[in-house]
Amino acid sequence: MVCAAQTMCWHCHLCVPVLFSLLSLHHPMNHQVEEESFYRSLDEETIDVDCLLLEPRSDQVSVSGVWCYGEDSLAKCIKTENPTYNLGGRDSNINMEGVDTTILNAFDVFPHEVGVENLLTTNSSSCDNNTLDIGFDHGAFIGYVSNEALRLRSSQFPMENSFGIQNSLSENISGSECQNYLLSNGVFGTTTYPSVSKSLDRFDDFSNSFFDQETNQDLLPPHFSQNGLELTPSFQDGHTSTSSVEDHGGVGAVTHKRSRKPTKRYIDESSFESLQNAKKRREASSGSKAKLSGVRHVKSQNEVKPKEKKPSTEISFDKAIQVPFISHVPTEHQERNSPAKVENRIENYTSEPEDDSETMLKCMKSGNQRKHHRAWTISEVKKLLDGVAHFGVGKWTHIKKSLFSSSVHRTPVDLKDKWRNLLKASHALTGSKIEDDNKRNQSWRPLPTSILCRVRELASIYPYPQESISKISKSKLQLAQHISSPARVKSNKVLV
DNA sequence: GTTAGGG
DNA sequence: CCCTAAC
Repeated sequence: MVCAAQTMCWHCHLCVPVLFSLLSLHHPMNHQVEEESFYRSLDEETIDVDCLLLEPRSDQVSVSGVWCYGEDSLAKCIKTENPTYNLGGRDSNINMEGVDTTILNAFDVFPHEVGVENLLTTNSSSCDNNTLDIGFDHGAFIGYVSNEALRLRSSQFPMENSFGIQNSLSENISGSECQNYLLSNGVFGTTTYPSVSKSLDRFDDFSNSFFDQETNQDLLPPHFSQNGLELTPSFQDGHTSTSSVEDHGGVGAVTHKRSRKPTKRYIDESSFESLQNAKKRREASSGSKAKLSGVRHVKSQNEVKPKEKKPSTEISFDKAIQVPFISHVPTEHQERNSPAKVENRIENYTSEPEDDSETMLKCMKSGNQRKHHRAWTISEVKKLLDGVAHFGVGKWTHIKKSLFSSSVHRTPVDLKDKWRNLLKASHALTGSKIEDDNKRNQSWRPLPTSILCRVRELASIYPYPQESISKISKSKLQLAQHISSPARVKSNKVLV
């Protein structure tokens, strides 16, 4: 079932020789390898297919080459109407010329400013079952299956479909911010047949790349392609295939993923109406809190105004970017970095460099953006514990002022939240079963047990207000019970 | 303004 | 980390 290195699997097209080491995939069906016809088709065409045999060496190029298959092969694919598509939105440099429209069913967007030159294309009518997975050593990855193929196969194979061009070379691509990868509104690419899914395990990174590590959310909002791209009318109007996947209902996994509810932030950013509604809600719920709602109201207005100024195309492009990637563009964020900021970051218990990742915060434009997540370092945790030990639980402003005065980004609320999380973690450590479960589900980084033990000690000394109240009430109840039943009091005394 | 707690 | 209620 494994293609030989010199063999081209005609149906799955996975055995491009140079990529064989990466993709030893084979179509699950026991079809004959049409090696001969493949090479014949290549010979008949004048297109240089050297790229098929060459491993891309340039770090600057993630996709460069021609993969063409189908009985009608290259000419038909390349010569198709020669439309021009601008797929990357306003700032995109990507123009695809002469790309078969079928591929645009799958390609909604490409890595930002990544050269996509001679694109894989296919004639879907002749390639009823095709999967082409191309993995570069640097991580550029294309998967594609035609909609036609999906229609034919979706009823036969439970498939997990996703289409991705993933570029792991963000640091190597000049000017690339790797904004987003692509697509999708029922368009997809990688078809993982049951028998090949194992081989695709190597590309976990690719699939993971579709999720924001922080928010654990799909980077691809459901209506990403519709709102986020600038497409020529011929594409938007002429192809209904973008809905074909969902229409045929063959890809539950994909539809499930893509139908995920957008985050609140996404909604807020993408929908002017929701902004208005939010304002209304806030106003409606303001009640006696007029002052608070007033503040929010101003915030909302600040949010809205820039949107109004934007041209529609820009808005659509912005909509497409839910979570911008790290950009090392210098920003004004230094405002939050006081010069005197001397923070001990030696003891990072995370690999997060803390290279002032607030760059990320500011690259997300101004306005009411969420504060960038900054992982707590061990030194910070220790400081917090010291503060709790010194001032007690709940004296967050004291702790902040005395111990975190240099940490501008740590507010008293942050300290409180961290303490709460530490309590959770320390409690989780107590029970062995819980501990196991947490190890499985542990999304947070492991804390040293010494710290957790200290947290528990402090928690016992300075119980959280709620807990103290509950404990007090419980103890009072117990006392009451004991009082009500003298026998138990006696026994209690004996025990004590 | 500060804190607790839900999300 | 945000938001809001409560103080």
